[in-house]
Amino acid sequence: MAEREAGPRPGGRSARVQASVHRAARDLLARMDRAEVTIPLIAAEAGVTPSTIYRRWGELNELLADVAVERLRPDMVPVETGSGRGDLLAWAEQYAEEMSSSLGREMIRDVLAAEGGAGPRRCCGYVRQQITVIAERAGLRGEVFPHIDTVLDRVVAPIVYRILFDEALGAERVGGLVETAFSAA
Amino acid sequence: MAEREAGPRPGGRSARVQASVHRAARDLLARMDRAEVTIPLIAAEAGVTPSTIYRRWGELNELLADVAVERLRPDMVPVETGSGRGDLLAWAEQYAEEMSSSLGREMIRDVLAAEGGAGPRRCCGYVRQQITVIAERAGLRGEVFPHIDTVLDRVVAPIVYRILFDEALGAERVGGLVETAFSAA
DNA sequence: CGCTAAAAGCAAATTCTTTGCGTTTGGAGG
DNA sequence: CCTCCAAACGCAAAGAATTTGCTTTTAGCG
Repeated sequence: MAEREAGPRPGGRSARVQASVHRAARDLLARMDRAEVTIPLIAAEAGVTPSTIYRRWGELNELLADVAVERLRPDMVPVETGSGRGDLLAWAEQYAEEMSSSLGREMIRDVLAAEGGAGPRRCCGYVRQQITVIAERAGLRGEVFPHIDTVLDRVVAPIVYRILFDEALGAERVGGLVETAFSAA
Repeated sequence: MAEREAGPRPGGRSARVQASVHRAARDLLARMDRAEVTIPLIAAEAGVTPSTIYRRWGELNELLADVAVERLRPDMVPVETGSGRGDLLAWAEQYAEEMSSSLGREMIRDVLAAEGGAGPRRCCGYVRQQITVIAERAGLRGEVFPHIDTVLDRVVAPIVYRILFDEALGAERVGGLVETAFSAA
């Protein structure tokens, strides 16, 4: 098994504070503009003092990145369509849609804005996990399926790059990307 | 011809202030940790008052994004190797190397951290420009060359995605990406 | 049942950010 | 060439956020 996500032992005071701060941050992000959210605000909402947050997270970006990474963690297994190609297509379309929403874009930006590459890498790991599930199911059925890294390069990377730097891709374009991944399988 | 980059008429006081603030920001970023750089510091270095910077840029992120976009603007034409494939390979390798440096990564993050999609889009535009130059040269020689969007999806996106979320790709992997772009031409 | 180390609270000191108002400046029109 | 104007800057005070030293609380452990 892996290490704990963040915050020391589960159930302690520390964990409770972290949970309430996370919840407070999510609530505030939901009901006001991102630029209006400050640490003192979150602290008040969470019922802690600002210095607690400053000491634990250092700055707003770190906290928001922490919250965003948690929200980005997939909460369900990829839908099963009967084929690896269909599974990947369904997953990619949903991923593209979620990430290109304004909430999705903000979360990605928050994750990238934090110091150190831990957050982004965790997100990439989540994606890998999901694709691995799909690939293993396909393997069990005896299908050919592209390597994880091929899927990352050909499907995930273009989706994310366009969201961040250009214009989000529509479902047709995403479908095209999935095809090119399989053409390399 | 296009519009002016930023700041009103060239040569005015406004332009001078912008130039000195940009230079001050670059200097400070070069000699101290990014997290230590503040608006009052930049203002002092540039010889203006902080309020000038606050009024013009609003917050540190916007200013740093502005500076980063400017530094990301290509200052030379892609090297000519004799073939479109060679040109693209040379360009992609250099691009990957520049962007995966710690300075490059910080600039990308700064650009993404600013509000509004103007900065990222401009960066994407710069990339498009460079690739267009290569593509047109190839066209003049009668070569086949992939569409710009194919190059973005297959070459640029993976390079940038890996830098941001995973591990920067080495030169061999970049070469492989260029090959896949041509296999779709 | 105390002890202890880690974490939180509190509050003062510092630093950053915002804002109102007066001054400067570059350019347009007379 | 001169005058006027709007935009941009400087200054300084008010308001927020951040940092920090010290005290208090708390969960886990012997």
